[in-house]
Amino acid sequence: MTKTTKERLLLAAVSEFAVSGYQATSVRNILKRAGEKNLSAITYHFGSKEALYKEVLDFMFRDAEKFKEEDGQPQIEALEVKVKLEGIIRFLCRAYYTIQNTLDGELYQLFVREAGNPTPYFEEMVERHLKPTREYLCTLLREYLGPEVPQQVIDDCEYSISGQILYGILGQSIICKTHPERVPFDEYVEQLSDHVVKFSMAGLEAFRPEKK
Amino acid sequence: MTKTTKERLLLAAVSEFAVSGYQATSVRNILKRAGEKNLSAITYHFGSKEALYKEVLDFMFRDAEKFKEEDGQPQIEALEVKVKLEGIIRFLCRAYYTIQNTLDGELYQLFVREAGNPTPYFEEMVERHLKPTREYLCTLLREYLGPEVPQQVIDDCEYSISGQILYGILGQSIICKTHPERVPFDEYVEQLSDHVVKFSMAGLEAFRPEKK
DNA sequence: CTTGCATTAATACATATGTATTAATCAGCA
DNA sequence: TGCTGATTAATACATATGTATTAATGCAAG
Repeated sequence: MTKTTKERLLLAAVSEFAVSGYQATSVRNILKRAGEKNLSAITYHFGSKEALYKEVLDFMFRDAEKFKEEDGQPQIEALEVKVKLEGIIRFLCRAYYTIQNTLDGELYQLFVREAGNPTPYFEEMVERHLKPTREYLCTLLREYLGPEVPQQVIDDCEYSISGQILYGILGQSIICKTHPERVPFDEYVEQLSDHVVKFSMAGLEAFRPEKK
Repeated sequence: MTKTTKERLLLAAVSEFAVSGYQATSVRNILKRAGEKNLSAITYHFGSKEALYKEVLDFMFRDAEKFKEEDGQPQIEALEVKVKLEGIIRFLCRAYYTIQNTLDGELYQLFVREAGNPTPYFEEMVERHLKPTREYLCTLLREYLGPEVPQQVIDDCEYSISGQILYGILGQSIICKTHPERVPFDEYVEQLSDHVVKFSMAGLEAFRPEKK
């Protein structure tokens, strides 16, 4: 079946907002991309440009959460903490890295744009999406490093790990320019994920009170 | 002595562009911030909004290079490679972290904006500023890890280290939201720099062929 | 068929924006 | 003082943008 006008508009909006950001995107461009000649289609179906943007972000959230569920994660409950830690790091790497150059990629592009140029809705994005994973990561780090290390160390290690993971998407534009010879990111996901896991686990060694 | 109109305009432009990005910044806002009522002052002194933006970026480059010279770095030539490596990591952390919430900070804010929303001038920024430090870092990594490790490992380790460093500025908006209780970044520079150095050196241990 | 309602089309409008134009003002100097 | 060139002021203009308005169209139910 063919898509409804509202759906086409939403998809077109995702692309346009992802490419140009909120401000620089004009409703006329969205309409053009959607093949829609009705100039007030956006007002009619969504209310306003801003309301449309909000729906795009909602779409992004739902998409991100769907992604989270279908992949592993739940069944690693019973495992040893080291394996759980490696698992979550690899999981997050894959999640963020694979997502580029797909439809989801456009949504994450939006995320990057929000990070560099936050609109009022960015806070909600962080709250719903980033904060929970950060907290889970910190829990595992606490368990792994033991109760005697200060909280600051936990936070700093979370910074180091999240930094490696998120640099892949926040620094897209930098990496493209400084590594022009690099293979396309999506052919490279597994290898880089492995690397980040290995580097991170080794990095954590410097902060473990005693080795078992 | 008091600043000339052109200087005031440039400074105001730095702020406005840093806060709002290129597109969303209007020349009228720049003029207002500069306390200038002449609507064509920008056309007159710079030619156009775009030419002004280019001058702002040039200003940023000069500023960044000035910063590079005055701080350490040259005299670490003769040292052991491990010390050099630790030195450059700490140097870069300090450079990027201290720079926030200062005049330079606005310039780096601009950098973040460019990273998330590149204009045609971003390439030049990367070429002149990021690529050289990346290459220097890779040289040291090669020296530290030895000639037998594959180039891919060097690149990946550079990614891990740069990721930790740059996340501090590229992820500003995320960090502010996920760590609302965190002390202001500039009171925290030394500690976080130490951490990144420690974490990175430990991470690299996983990739050294043999320990001496 | 036709009536009612959801959608689409066509146009208008108010505003914001970058830039150009032209006139006024000022500083230095003969 | 009077003149010249640089700067500032005041206004105009063309364009782009988000939204509102009003008319046309299609379609399902009665």
